[in-house]
Amino acid sequence: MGRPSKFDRDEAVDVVMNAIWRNGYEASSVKALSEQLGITRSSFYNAFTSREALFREVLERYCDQSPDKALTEAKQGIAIKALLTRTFRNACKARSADTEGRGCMVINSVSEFCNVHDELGDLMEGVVLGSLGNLERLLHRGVAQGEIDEKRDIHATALALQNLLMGLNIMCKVVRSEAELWSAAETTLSGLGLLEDNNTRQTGN
Amino acid sequence: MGRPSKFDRDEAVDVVMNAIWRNGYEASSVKALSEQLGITRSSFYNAFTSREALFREVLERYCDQSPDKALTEAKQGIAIKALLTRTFRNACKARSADTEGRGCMVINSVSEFCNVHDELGDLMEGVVLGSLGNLERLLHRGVAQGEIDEKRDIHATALALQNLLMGLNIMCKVVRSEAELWSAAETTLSGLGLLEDNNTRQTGN
DNA sequence: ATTATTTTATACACATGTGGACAAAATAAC
DNA sequence: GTTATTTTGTCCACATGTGTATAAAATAAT
Repeated sequence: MGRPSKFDRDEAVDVVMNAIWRNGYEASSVKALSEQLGITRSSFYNAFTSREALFREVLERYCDQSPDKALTEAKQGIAIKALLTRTFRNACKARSADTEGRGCMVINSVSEFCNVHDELGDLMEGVVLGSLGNLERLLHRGVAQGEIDEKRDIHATALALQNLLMGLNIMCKVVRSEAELWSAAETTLSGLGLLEDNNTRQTGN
Repeated sequence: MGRPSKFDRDEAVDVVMNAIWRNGYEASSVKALSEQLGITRSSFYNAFTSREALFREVLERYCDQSPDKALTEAKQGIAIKALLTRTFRNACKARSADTEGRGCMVINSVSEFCNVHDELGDLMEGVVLGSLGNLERLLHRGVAQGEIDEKRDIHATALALQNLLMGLNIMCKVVRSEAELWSAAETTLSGLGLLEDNNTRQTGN
């Protein structure tokens, strides 16, 4: 019931996600976003309450299609090194495939918000710490599965991996070739003894 | 000759650097910056021509005090691994010492400008590619000095190091402890065989 | 057909932001 | 003391941006 909406709310979230991904949050004013959506600010506020509320929705949408989503959905018993290798490989592919070179929306937002914007800063911090905690959990599983040396410092390794991921997600704005991006990731992963090479299967634990 | 300036131009560049470092470029309007400086926009434009021109000046000032400046000023014959280890160590120290957690102004600006803003995007891209090229040159020197294995893929290693540096400079906005930051860097450097450990001097080339 | 509901449209009252024009003030040199 | 020079201060004419209030339009249910 009620007057039918002029626009598709779901599509709108996608449009806004792509706009913020490219231009950042503050650069995406309610006025500009509304104009892009072909609606009035009145309809915008009615549908999304506030820009900040919409951003939270956009962030969830973004995370749902992020290349590193695979890391949080890893099934029990899966080979960890192979998962890491595959995921970083896909991240390099996805970042370089973006013709607009927008990088990662999470990283862009961390840069924009952390230690600057109260609520959204904490939100982004939570996303990063969540990813870091997840990496640590995965590595522990790797140890339990006998895939990773139990003497290894898991927290330090998780930090190194999180750093690798964040590095790729900002470096990709400048280094646009998939080969070079992967070259950086492969070299680092290999150094960490976490690369699952398809050709030379090395069981160096 | 002429009417004396109300403010210290040099100090002003510092104030603006710190403002942009924290809040970003677009968030630092000419109006806001002028008010912070206690001058009118009129004086602002008179002294700095434009916000963009001032940003270029600010960027130079920033690079002059950046923790990785040591990498571009390395004297001939210096030990490369030790230089890298020391510089990354200092970067971790500097980033965690910033009570405001602003991260790195270059990285923040890469995130804000690259592939979005024509002129400033290219400017930031140049800074990153310059750093990458410099790392590659340093590694070549390391090979020439017999410090680094000549069979090593230097371009890939330089990319991995640049990625490590950029990762630290964004991760530091969330991971605020020096120990954890260094833990990520140390683990990665060690994996790359580029860590110069003070205690266990390992000549693994 | 009336009613309740929801969305849309328009207007208000601001605050912020831009860049330039022009006059006034403060100095150095003559 | 006049002149040339440079910086300030003020005003203009806009464009962009915010959030809210209020009315109008379009539907579903009764």
